[in-house]
Amino acid sequence: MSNHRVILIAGPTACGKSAAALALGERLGGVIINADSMQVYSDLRILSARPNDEDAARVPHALYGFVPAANAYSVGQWLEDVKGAIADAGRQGRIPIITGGTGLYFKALLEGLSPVPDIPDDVRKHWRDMAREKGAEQLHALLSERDPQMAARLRPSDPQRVIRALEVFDATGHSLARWHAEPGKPLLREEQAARVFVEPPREALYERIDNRFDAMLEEGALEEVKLLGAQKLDLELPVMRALGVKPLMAMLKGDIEREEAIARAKTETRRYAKRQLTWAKSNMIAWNRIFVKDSESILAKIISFIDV
RNA sequence: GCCCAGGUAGCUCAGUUGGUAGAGCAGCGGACUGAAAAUCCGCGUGUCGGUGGUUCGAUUCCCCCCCUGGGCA
Repeated sequence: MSNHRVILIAGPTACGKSAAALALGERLGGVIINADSMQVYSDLRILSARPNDEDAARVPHALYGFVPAANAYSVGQWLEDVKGAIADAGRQGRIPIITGGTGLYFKALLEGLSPVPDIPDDVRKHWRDMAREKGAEQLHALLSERDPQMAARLRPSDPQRVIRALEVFDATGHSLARWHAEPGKPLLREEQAARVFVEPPREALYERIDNRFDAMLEEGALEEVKLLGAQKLDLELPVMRALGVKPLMAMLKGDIEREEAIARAKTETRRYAKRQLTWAKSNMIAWNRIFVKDSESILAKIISFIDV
């Protein structure tokens, strides 16, 4: 009864899912596939908590650190890539263990994305520039003229979604609302995937986050950020928004003290973890939740949920 | 031991000429369809150090006690 073709392990940042995936991968002869929007970038190994070479030597890893920092990766590209990665695993006779903290990626995997056409780069750039020039309020006003339906759904204070609505309308001539009304095609059916969500108690999670950031600094996170900064990339690129990048850059510039930078990085990471938990509450309802602290018992629980 | 200053939200503090109190930070709750570690929305969470007194009513005024910081011995 080989029901589960793949294993999905999600959970808030620093919950211990990577260690569990690694142990599971060793035991099952699997391949670990990344479902984290930041661990795809090559330039932030330490700060994104991406698995290191030692981990990769234990179990094959896929979709980690393969995108240059200058690129803006997306859920759509990930869906393409993960499709390939799952197929590769099948050819190698390895069980795909997809793990990461990006809830939207898992949602896309299980529900698909609406078939919105690719938006040309110049169109995307145009609206991003426009957003910077005009400001959020005026941008929303422009959307109201073109696409009242989306304008009504979005707050003027939410530039990211307003930009998306504008670029889609501009490039396709149709409202994003209309595109979204078209269902996506799931890559996996739910019964093909063992789904587990690892959730430590809030307090323990926050402590792990704090400790992990200290460890990242010891490992050389500051140097990593310095190298990233030297690339003089557009500050709006996804990598530049990775947790900890902004405070550490501010510290390197001398704008804030080391202690302040560390405190900010930890705070934004805790908030991110909270958002991940909120997402899971309404988007990962059917997942098997694992409330444990140590990775050994996480592994045992995961195994109990798998049907291989 | 004496003299000052202070004890109010998790932290740093403001305030109430007596009608049970608010800011920042932290935190909590929520939204989420192609840059999602993003972007956005909402919420004070409190024995006002303790006890007694005055008062219709005390966190506020008075007594005593406890704690913290500084000064003098």
